[in-house]
Amino acid sequence: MRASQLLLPTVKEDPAGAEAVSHKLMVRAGLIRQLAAGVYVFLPAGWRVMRKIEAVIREEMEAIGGQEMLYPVVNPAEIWQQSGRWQTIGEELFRFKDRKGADMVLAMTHEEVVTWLAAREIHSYKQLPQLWFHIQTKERDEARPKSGLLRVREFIMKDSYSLDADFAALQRSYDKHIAAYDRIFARCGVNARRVLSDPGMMGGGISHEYMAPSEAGEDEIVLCQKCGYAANVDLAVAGPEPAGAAAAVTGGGQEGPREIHTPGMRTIDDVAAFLGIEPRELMKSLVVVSQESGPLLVALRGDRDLHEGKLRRIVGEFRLATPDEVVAAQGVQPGFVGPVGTSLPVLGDEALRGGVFTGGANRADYHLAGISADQVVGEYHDLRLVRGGDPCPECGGPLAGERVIEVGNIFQLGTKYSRPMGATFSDEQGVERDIVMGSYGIGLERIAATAVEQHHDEHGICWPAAIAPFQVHLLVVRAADPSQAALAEELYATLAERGLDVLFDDRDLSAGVKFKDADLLGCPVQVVVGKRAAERMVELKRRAGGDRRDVAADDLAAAVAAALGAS
RNA sequence: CGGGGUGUGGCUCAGCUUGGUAGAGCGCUCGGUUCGGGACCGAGAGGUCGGCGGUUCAAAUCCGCCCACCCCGACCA
Repeated sequence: MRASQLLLPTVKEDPAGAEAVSHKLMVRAGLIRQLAAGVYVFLPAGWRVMRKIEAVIREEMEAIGGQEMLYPVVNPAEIWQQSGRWQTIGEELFRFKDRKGADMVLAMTHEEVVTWLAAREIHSYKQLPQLWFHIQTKERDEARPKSGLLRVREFIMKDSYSLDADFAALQRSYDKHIAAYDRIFARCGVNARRVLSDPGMMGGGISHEYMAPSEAGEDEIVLCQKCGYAANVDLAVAGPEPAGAAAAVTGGGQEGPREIHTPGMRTIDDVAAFLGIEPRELMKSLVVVSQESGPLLVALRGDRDLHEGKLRRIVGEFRLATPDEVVAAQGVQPGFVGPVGTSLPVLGDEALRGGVFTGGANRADYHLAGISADQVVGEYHDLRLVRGGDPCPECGGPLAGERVIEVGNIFQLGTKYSRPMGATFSDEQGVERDIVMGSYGIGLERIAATAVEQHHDEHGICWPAAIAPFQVHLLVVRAADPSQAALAEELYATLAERGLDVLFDDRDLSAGVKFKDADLLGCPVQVVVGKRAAERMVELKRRAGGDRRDVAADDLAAAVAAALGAS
């Protein structure tokens, strides 16, 4: 490809509002343009990256027996009603009516279509297992698109679906995907690890997410260096607090609580600073309203945050009480709420057990010191969000926290979809049974963006070789110089003959512009035809690391191949 | 959905507080000089100031409503 004929609109300035490095660089390098919030156009070079990622994924899916097909984006509402997701998914699902007034949806994933297909075409155990996949646009009306390609409303996903006769077979399909995913991420140069996840809207049993460490990530995981436990904090179980961790004391615990004047001190930080104690010595009291059981008081140690999912599993749907409701229930404004003397049921986090704390006095401008958790908490549960530094729930070792980008996920769906949608088969005994399913996703733009997040420097992107828009960026310093131009043309032809993807910057521009563009775009190997063209010498530079050396033109193809192998 | 912010040539932004003939840098076009790290000189083109309504002799500027986009939170795989 000749740069003179390629739409590669690089820009000097960061796009307005961009925060994530990958967002800035992908726009600046001329790979993408934003059409609407969370909706992007892929320009030629950007699309080349996507197609290379797609090719890697396709190869690895075929290698484990995947059969590629294509499912429609436009779905009739019926199948989504059958699976139940028409009801359970909220505004994230794009819905519309066709001209006849029939409800339709834009698919955000394809369990429904796959199960519909399976229900029609799979009848016998002899047809199992099946492994189906497709690579297609997905539509999700994200509440808050952000960070360039990291969180969008329209994106391309490889999703595969396994159909098996039983759970043992599902586990085999699952394991095949694990192996394939490890290879896919490795080949794409993305550092990602598999962690336990919360199945969320996909439903079903075991699931894992592939998480790529990055500051730009929106998720957080904890991992144990000692035993390898790794989980999304959405799911992570809190390990037991070390003995005595809760036992900090302010004021005597024996003789009971004692009032302290704390005028206007409403937040944990305010109170701690005012009293000269640590947040962990405080008890945080939240009033929540459960749909089923009404108002409740939830108590946590002052330095801990509530994990809403954990509370939801215990009390069902709930919301934080409004200030008016707090006053109605506790007789005091938020900020001075406490468990002593409350009429509400009190749920306490395990980290409070056995400790003595300072908490709200249920009286404006007063707190109580010396509250014994065991005397006020009705039930203890694991309610806190796990964070780095906590003990591992498996082995007690310290957990490290890490921000990550979710680049893929795998779910053991079981019969969650096959049962309601009637996808069954006859087993060896002629007994009709539900197909056991799994679903497996990988987001292509997330791989692209993550690769940029993980591989860049102050000059631009440093693409992993397998997914770079071009393998080689060939540029002539002076296109107007006949000997330089002639040698560059010759090398362009030679490299292309070797089957290499070459971007040839033949533009008659000042050298600086071309160097800057090449670094921004980030192809793994750069070849510079310059001053020494007459001697048939060129410069070879590896983008990552920046090492450069002179190479004889006749040895270039071999040198490029070697450099690519090392990238 | 709650809170905050922004919308001015293609891009990044200034101008708005205190109303009075719309600016800069980059990019683009033409001419010339340059030519190994986003060159220089000269000459140009290009904007109903997000939209609608209001106040005013006069609105980019003040007021109201709407729209879009960004950030924080909620939500989410």
